[in-house]
Amino acid sequence: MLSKKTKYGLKALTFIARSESENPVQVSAIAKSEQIPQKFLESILLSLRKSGILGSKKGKHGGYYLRKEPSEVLMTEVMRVLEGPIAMIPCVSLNYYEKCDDCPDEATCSVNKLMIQVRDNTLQVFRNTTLADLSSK
Amino acid sequence: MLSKKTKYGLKALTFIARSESENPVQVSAIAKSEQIPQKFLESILLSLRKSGILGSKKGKHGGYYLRKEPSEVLMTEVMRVLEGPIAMIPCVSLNYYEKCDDCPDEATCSVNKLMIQVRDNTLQVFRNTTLADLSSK
DNA sequence: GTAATTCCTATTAAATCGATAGGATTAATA
DNA sequence: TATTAATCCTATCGATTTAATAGGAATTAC
Repeated sequence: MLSKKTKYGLKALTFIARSESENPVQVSAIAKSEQIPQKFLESILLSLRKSGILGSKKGKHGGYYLRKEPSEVLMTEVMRVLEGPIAMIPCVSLNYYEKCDDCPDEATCSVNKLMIQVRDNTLQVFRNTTLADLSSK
Repeated sequence: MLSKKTKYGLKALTFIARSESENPVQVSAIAKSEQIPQKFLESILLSLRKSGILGSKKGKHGGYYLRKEPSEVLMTEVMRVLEGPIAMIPCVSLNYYEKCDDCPDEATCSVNKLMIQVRDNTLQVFRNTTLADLSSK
């Protein structure tokens, strides 16, 4: 299942990308428009900022803005920040590889074999989708 | 993340498919070979039997067996039983569709758009992979 | 009738998720 | 400079889910 964090995060990024104003977008505006609990959204946008996808401006008239063009924000990056590793199991993760305790041999492991395929297909989608694709109506 | 239930279930199915004997395979044998807690495995195999993928024989010399040829056991079926819906969010699920409360319009929803692509790609993998593919070493 | 097996239900411990609370910090502006 | 409005940070909580365990009922081979 997609976590609400990821769902909210994607919606928020889309909202920011669609907003054409030069000014940063406030959490309250996103929360209201997208029906997201504001405090929860705060923490999500904070993690997107810490990962470098968003920038922020504090204080009055502050808010969040994209640090790159929407067409340069890849879903691989976004999904890794919001949802974590793209692989469904660590033994097929490119960025967070971990051997399974119980698995004597990955070469003959059926789970490994299947999940590599899922990973590759999902990666292909995320590598070929940018925030610009999501934001275009 | 792939649940342990699914991981164990896939390993067990593979084990059964690889076992060439005519006799049913016992839970204890699978649990021992694959290092899976036996009681947990029991419940997993039970659900695979209830869904029609496995058959079982009770009592002494009983156990589990495949009800179809491995080449006819599609991963779509297996994954739906073990892991649940293939879609990451109900609003893009073919078999378990549900509208999001908060979403006024799926046509312009970025989450919907992205997750349809992920679903389609994952489905393609599962539709084109059978237990025979997993079992071949 | 005994042993070996699946079948069924209930319980539990731990982890994760979604959300909330409360305030510290920073910046614009009147 | 005081006020207001925004992000930033940490902690906590309740609900849900997951992974596993426990105990025994039902069934079958021998």
